[in-house]
Amino acid sequence: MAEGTGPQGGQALLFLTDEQLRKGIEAMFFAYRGFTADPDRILAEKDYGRAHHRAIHFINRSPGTTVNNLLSILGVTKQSLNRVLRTLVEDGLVRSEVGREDKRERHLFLTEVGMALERELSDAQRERMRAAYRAAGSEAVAGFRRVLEAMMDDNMRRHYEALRDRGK
Amino acid sequence: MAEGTGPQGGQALLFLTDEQLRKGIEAMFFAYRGFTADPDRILAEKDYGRAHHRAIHFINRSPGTTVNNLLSILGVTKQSLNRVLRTLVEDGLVRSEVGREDKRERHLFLTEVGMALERELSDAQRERMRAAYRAAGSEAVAGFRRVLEAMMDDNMRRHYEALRDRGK
DNA sequence: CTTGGAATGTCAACAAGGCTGACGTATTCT
DNA sequence: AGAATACGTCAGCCTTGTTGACATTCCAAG
Repeated sequence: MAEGTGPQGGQALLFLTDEQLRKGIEAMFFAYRGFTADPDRILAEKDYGRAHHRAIHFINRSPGTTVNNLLSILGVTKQSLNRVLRTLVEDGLVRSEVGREDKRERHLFLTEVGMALERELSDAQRERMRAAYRAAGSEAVAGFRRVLEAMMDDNMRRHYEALRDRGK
Repeated sequence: MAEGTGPQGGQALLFLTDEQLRKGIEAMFFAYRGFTADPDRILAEKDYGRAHHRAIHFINRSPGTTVNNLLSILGVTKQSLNRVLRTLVEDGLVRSEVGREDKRERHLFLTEVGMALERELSDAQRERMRAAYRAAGSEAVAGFRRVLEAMMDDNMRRHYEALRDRGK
């Protein structure tokens, strides 16, 4: 509404009408549902939730990460994370190891069982992503990533890029 | 892991390595946080949550929609939606009107107050989206949308497209 | 006109997963 | 020695999802 200025709106080259933006917003909403649907189904069977998935994902991604680092990535309180982490350790999916240099820290690792679940979850999620990528084509994939990266908060982008660098 | 087959992996043209896919997954995760961050801040001040935002968004998008239709879009139970809807009606943001043809149905509309909040929320969200689009460029935008659309469940894509058609 | 089913609302109870606040303990830093 | 850090934990609260049961209203078919 604040922009019905027509083709001379300044961003006309990008077709940035409110309508375009709204479609982008709705696309994010509906797509995110698809994005989480497969893992959610798997998790529900095993009495875990998305919070467990997130912890497992990032521990797998950065084996030996500390609790504090995980907190910062996930953006939740330590009480909230601890509840999840405790069940994962109790169930033998995650191993928590006292730090060598700094014994206050706990370093987190997936056990074999944890890795198996991680694989099951990420296989499902990757399959969805792969299908979407294929359907959209390689140019689309690059654009997809660029827009998402631009949408992140600076703080989150830091974490995202730190993980990137780690990738082979 | 099931794919370390190198450049001859079949999808090599799309660079569909597990690593690429994982980055896409993480990009979705971190970007979605940014996507909801601004509305969340506004909502918190007013003692509403994301559930209220979603209801407001889709009522605004399809004025006069029925409860059942909204349920199907949002994918929650009627009890869950009803709790949210009730507070919105009580607070005078949403008006619920008995159907003319079928008096069992309720048609939902935003009041002036409701529209004001909707505008505040969507302004913030569009601003974020606009910035991301601008930073990424117009080609990226098209790809972004294509990948997201391919990621949706069929059922959700139906709703998404029904909303599209309605757009100006 | 009666009756079945659809659309809606509502009550109750529960769970996951956020949050705050307070406190304890071990360890490290200054 | 004392302050700060990393972590865990207890208690309690909120939102938003769930299931199950039940009432009401209304349409449509018999």
